[in-house]
Order: sequence, then C-alpha cells, then structure tokens
Amino acid sequence: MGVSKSTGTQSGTKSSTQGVRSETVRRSNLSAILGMLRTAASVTRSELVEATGLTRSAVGSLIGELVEHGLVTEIGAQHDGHRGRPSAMAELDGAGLAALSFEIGVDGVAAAVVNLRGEVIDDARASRTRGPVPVEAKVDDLVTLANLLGYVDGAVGDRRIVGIGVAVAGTVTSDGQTVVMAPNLQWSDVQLADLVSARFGDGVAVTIGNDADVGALAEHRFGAGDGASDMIFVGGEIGIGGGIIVDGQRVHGRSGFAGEVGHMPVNPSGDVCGCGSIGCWETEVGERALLRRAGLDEDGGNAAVQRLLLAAQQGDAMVLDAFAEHGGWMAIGLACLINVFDPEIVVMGGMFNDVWHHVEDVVTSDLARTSFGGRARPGVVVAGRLGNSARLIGAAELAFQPLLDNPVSA
Amino acid sequence: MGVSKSTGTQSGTKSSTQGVRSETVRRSNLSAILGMLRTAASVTRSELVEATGLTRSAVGSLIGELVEHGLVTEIGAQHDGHRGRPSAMAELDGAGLAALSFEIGVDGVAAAVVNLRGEVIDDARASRTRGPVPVEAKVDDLVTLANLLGYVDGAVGDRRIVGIGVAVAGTVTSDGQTVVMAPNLQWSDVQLADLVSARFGDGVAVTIGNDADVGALAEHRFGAGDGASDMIFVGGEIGIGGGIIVDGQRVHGRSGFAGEVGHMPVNPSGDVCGCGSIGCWETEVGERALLRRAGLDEDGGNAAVQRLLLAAQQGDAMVLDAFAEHGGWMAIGLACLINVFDPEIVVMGGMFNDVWHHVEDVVTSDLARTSFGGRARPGVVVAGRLGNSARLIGAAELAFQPLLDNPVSA
DNA sequence: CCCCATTTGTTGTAATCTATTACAAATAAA
DNA sequence: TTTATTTGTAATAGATTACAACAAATGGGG
Repeated sequence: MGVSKSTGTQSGTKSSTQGVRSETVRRSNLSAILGMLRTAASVTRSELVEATGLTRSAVGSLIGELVEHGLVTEIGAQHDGHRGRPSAMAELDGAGLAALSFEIGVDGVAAAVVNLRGEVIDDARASRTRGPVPVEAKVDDLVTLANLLGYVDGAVGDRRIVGIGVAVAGTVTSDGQTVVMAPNLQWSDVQLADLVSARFGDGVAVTIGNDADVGALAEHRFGAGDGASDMIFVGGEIGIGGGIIVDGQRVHGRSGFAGEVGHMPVNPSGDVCGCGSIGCWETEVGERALLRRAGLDEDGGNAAVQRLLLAAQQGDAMVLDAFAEHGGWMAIGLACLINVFDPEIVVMGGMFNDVWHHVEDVVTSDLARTSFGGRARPGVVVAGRLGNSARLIGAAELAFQPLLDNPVSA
Repeated sequence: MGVSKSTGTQSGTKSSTQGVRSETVRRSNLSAILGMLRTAASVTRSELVEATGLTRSAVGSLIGELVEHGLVTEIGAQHDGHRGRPSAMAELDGAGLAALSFEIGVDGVAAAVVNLRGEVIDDARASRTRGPVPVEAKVDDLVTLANLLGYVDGAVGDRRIVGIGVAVAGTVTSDGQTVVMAPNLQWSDVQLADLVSARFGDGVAVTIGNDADVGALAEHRFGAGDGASDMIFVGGEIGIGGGIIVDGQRVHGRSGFAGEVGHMPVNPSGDVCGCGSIGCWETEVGERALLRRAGLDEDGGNAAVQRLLLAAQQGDAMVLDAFAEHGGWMAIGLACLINVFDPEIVVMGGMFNDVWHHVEDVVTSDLARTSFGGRARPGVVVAGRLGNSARLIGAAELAFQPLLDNPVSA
C-alpha cells in the first residue's frame, strides 16, 4: 500500500499551539480504541484496524496494553462465514471499575453506580419537599445514598470507584469544581467539589457538571444522540437548561455557562422571568407555564405534571389544548436552536421527555414552517432514551473522562 | 526537568476514532508553529519552545523545514538586555504566496489579493444595481476583477496564488463546494466551486464559504476576535447571518448551515419573514427594518443607510429614536446568543459595523438586564475591526487553510 | 579586560511509536 | 488435500521527538 494510502481525511489533531510528542500519539490511539469499544458491544481487531487507519501490529500492541491494564478483554474469534482467519473480538472489560454519580435537584437527590458502558448497576433516590436546601444537608444526603449503595473506602463491592461525578441544577465553572449559581437551590459560589471530596476521601476525584450538560453527554454517548457529531439536549423541570454538543464535544462557553436555553428571549410581551429579563423561553415552556395553561396551581410540582399526563392520556380536551399551546411555544425555542446550530438531532429530556408524546405533532408541524429552509425534517427532535437516568449516567461520564482521555495513566 | 514536566494541559489531540502516526505529529507541530507566527509579528525561538512545550532541538528542526519551504525567515536576534545568548527571531515569510479571494453580494462583487498575514495587498470592487443576477454573470464579474488585479496563470505578480476563496451571501455545504440557497441572489444548488474552477484553471483549489462564516473567521484570526476561543460574529445587510466559533473552530452544523441567526424567532407578533416564519430577528434588525423605523423607503439600500448615519451624526432626533428602537431589538437577539453560547466576545460586522456607534449604549444597557446572570458585561459586544474587508480576508483564509493544516505538503 | 553565569542553537544519541515485511495460524473454497 | 485469503505475531526499519553534551553569544562582576 505504501505511504500513498495516508489515511486521508482530517488530521485528527486539533489546531492548537501545543506541541505533540510520541507519548501524546500513544495516548491518543489508546483513547481512540477504548472509545470505539465503549459504544459497540464488541469489535473485531480488523474492524479496529480499518476504523483507526493504523496497522495490524499497532492495533495489536495497543490492545495488548489495554488488556494488561484490565480495561479490555479479548474473546475468541467468531467464524462469520467469511474466508480467512477470523478476527479476534475485543470487548470492554472494566468489571473491576465503576463511577459513583450523584444528582442534586430541587426535589431531592439521587445516586448511582455506573460502569464504563454507561449502564446503571445500582441506584438510589431520596426525595425531599421542594425548596432551597443548604449545601451541607445535600452533601449529607449524598453520603447517606452512597452508603446505601455499599460505597466503602473507594470501592463498591469489588469495583474500584475511579471518580465521582455530580450533576447539579445550576451553572458550574468549566473546571467542574464550583457551582456558581443554582437559583432553585439558592446556592451561589459553592465549592461543591471540595465539599464532596472532604466526605469521600482524597483518593477519588470529584467533578461537577450542569445537569443539562451531563444529560446531553449521556444521551450523546449512550442514548438518542448516539454518534451524532452535533446535538442539542433540552432538559429541566422548573428551570429549563440545555446541553450543546458540537463536533462531538461539549460547548462550555467562556466560563462554563453556555447552554442557558431557558433564557432565550422568545416573547417580548411575555412574563417577567426570575432572571430579570422578559419573556424567556422558560416562562413559556417551564413546568409552571404548563400547569398554568392547564388551569392548575403553578406550584403543583412534578406530581401535578404526572396527573396532567394521565388526564391527557384519557383524552381530557382541556388538557390536550394546554399541551397544544405548550407545544407551540416549545417549537419557537426549538426553531431558534435549530436555525442557529443546524444540529443532527435535538433530544428532549427532563420534563419534556414525559411530555413529548403529547406535543410531538404540534412541534413537528410548527417546525416544518419555522425552521430555515425546512431543515427540521421530522425526526430531528426526539425524546430522550435514557429518561430519568440520563443525568446520573452523564455525571458518571464526567468521572470517567480522565480515564478515557488517558487510559493507562498509572 | 525529566518526564515529570510532561507539558501538562490538554492533550492537544481531539477525541476521534482516527489513529495518529508520526507523520501526523510532524504536520501538527509544523502547523502549530506556523499558526503562532501568523498572529504575532515575530516570535523568538525560545518563545516557541515555551509555547509548544517542545524541545529546542525539535523547534529548530521544525523551523528549518519551514524556512526550507519559503514559509518562514529567520532574522537576526534582538538583544533585549536579558542575559544569555539572544534568541533568533522567526518571521512569517510568504512573500511569494497569496490567496485570491472574492465576495459575491447582492450589491456587487469584490476581489482581493491577500497575504498569509491576512493583509489585503490589492483589491477591487464592482457594483451592480441590487437584485438577482445569474451565476454566470457573477462569475464573469469575478474574472474581470481578477484580471484587474493582475491575475495571470495562477499568480499575481511574483506571488503564487495558493488557492481561491469565495464568500457568498447564502448557505454553503460544509465541503465548501456548493451554494445551497442564496435567497437574495435567487440561487439554489449552484456548484459554484466548479464554475469558478473552470474559469481559473485546475491548478488552483476553490473553496466557498458563507459570508458571515468567513467574516467570523477573519475577525477571529486578525480582527476584534483576536485569540478568543469562543466568538460570535453577526453580519449582513438585508439578510442577517452569523458565524460561530467554538473552541477556535467554526461551527458548521449538520450540513454547513449553522449560524442562521437572522432567523431566530424573537417576536411572535412580528412580521412575516421571507423564510416563511414569523418575527424572525432579521425582520426586526435587518436593513429594511432600520429604514422603516426611520420613516424611509424600505428598499433604499445601503445608500439610504449611509444617509441615515449622516443624519444621526448631525443629531437628528427622529433618526436617533429609530436607532434606539433598533438597538432594543438588536439586544434581544444578542441576549439569546449570549445566553446560549456564553461567548468571550460578540463581533458586529456588515451593516452593524457602521450602525454600532449609534446603538451601543442601548444594547449594552439592555443586555446588562437581559443576559443571564449579567454575563454580558460591557465590552462583550464590539464592532468589527476589519470593516468591509472582513469577508474578503476570511475568504482568503479558506484558501489558505490547506496550507496551514499541512505546511509542507509538497 | 577577563572570567563566569546564563541563555540559546546545534549535533549526536537514545527512546518512543508506528509502518513494513515476513511468516505462522486459521478458515473457506476448490 | 491443496490453495487462496485473512488475521495475528515478531523482527526490523523509519520517523519524530527527547535528552545530553557542547559551542556560541550575551551581560555582569571583579
């Protein structure tokens, strides 16, 4: 084949002023292979050779190193009827590893043990009456849940916990250490990573993420977003948040605050929003707006929304009307996002995950009219596949990230 | 120092399934050094060593190769009073190179010869009465302008033309070959790259870009966006377009259509837009809206806008009122973009470049109220620095891109 | 004016990583 | 059973950067 083959395509390296060395090459290739093994159930070596553009020997060496570190196992080849020696299958191992993930919301907290495949091995939830809760109390709750899940000394059962990820309904600095503002919890400038770290020991790294951002991460890697390179996730309950994936990477913004889609101004003659602006999308498509449209108490919370969903399923005309109006406003914000990003897919999570079924028709037909050049063909906006677990799975991904970037660090 | 130093920071390589080889390493490092030399006037070798994290010997070898290919010259060291042997200065050469760039707008066409530093060496413009023009006529205009600039057989004077870039007021596929839709020119699905290529010979690659996208590129690399990693450029005249830079890279979207900020819905009770939707930002902040607010003919074109600017400078109260109202609507769309992206900087180009002076106060004070958490502190939104040349410079960057990614390809 | 510490460029060698080549192993087809 | 094909492995080669030693250039101190 010779050099003329040269793997074509883009360089695979990002333009930057940082130099690259041979260690970087190894790390990058290990990471690429591990990444492929994570999404597919099992991959043959020859598939890896083709996908990476590397040679058989290089792939062999890389897999050997991953096996050595207990991240990958090789299983017998499958004779698939093709000619020639069958290729050995490589599979993600990671049976001895897991991430511990937490979710801090206004209604309570949740915790899960998640494996490298993004599967929830065990989880636990604790509800509290909605409202602001001091940080210390929330962290106490986390510790309680972790104990419930059997977390002892950096491990759960025979799985070593490689890191702790926390999803919070608030803005988080891009270093994943500090909660800058969580309006519904009434937190501001909380060094959450340090507080959690203090309770779980120094051996385990703690990373925080905005709940919509981590939801996006989860749906992108294991859910409805699958292998899309450009994706938008819209989630939330009272407050509406968004997670944006461009070219396979989360968009952070200047300081980690990107994705505040709930505060896109969509209605100049709308209500005053908690943020001080007027007619934010959140005031039109948030939980309170939905309840108001259905003639219920705005503060009814998730329980009221569930009753509404039941009524809709039973064909209650007034409730269906409320959903239709709600869908109209949802479409307006979605048109904005779609026209600006031209995403491959928009995933509706959080409250919208439940509601989607009842608004899909309205939203889709509105978007056909309002998206530029009709780019929002049906199927661009979909409901999330991970439902309530999305945030926990995404938070676990935060914890796994260092391992994924540098699989054989130690 | 030993390995413990290990350059820290991010890997510099993007997560991808593509493998990396030693050629890739060399290319990436050459590209990094060339990139640094492009922005700074001149850089010492020791500065390059520090910035790249590479060793002196590696940097020496890389610069040597760039010098060999005529892209870089080394000039004598500057004794800056520091102790030790003064470091040699490296400077971008590229005296023998240039890009030929074109801009196709509704009002006419423009052409320029641009060097590797993003400096316009020579340019020419041709106006036509506003309106749709067949592609062939526009391409004829381009050839005329190129001749005027002295383009002969892949060169202008003693500069070899490494590529041709074209900015068009329309959506362009992400491969930079086809204009999908240009409403104001009434083009759709035009294989513009091929048409231009046919007139300029096969030796020179032709790349097309959306005018706002290339404007963003130019302001990001050589203008107001400088070294910002997250930037938004808003430009346009009749139609409003946007170019989005995230993490130093243009956001393309699924098929290259991202950045249609002119069609963000901002006013549910607004006018019907040409795109079929209602209350698009464009209907509130486009040229026609401005003229309407000032009580002029909506179709007055750029000439009318210039008269308006003059009247505003002379303190015409009615015109100033019109600008204030216009600024209010500008702020609404900007708040949307800022809340969603949290950019370091927003650059106002095209028509807004001229108008900015008269709306800045209104926009800034509105944004302080409507941007989430007051993140739009003064100075986030600025006027472009490259003015009318931004699109030509950006189009030239499209032409230079292959060279920048792979400096010593041949 | 000379010597020394400091910084930088250069050169030769070592280390790291992937490509190449040759060969063995495993399978289907003839 | 033989042959063609595909895959895995091991040894060697090639490319690139790191490392170490030394030379060159400069300022500071005596």
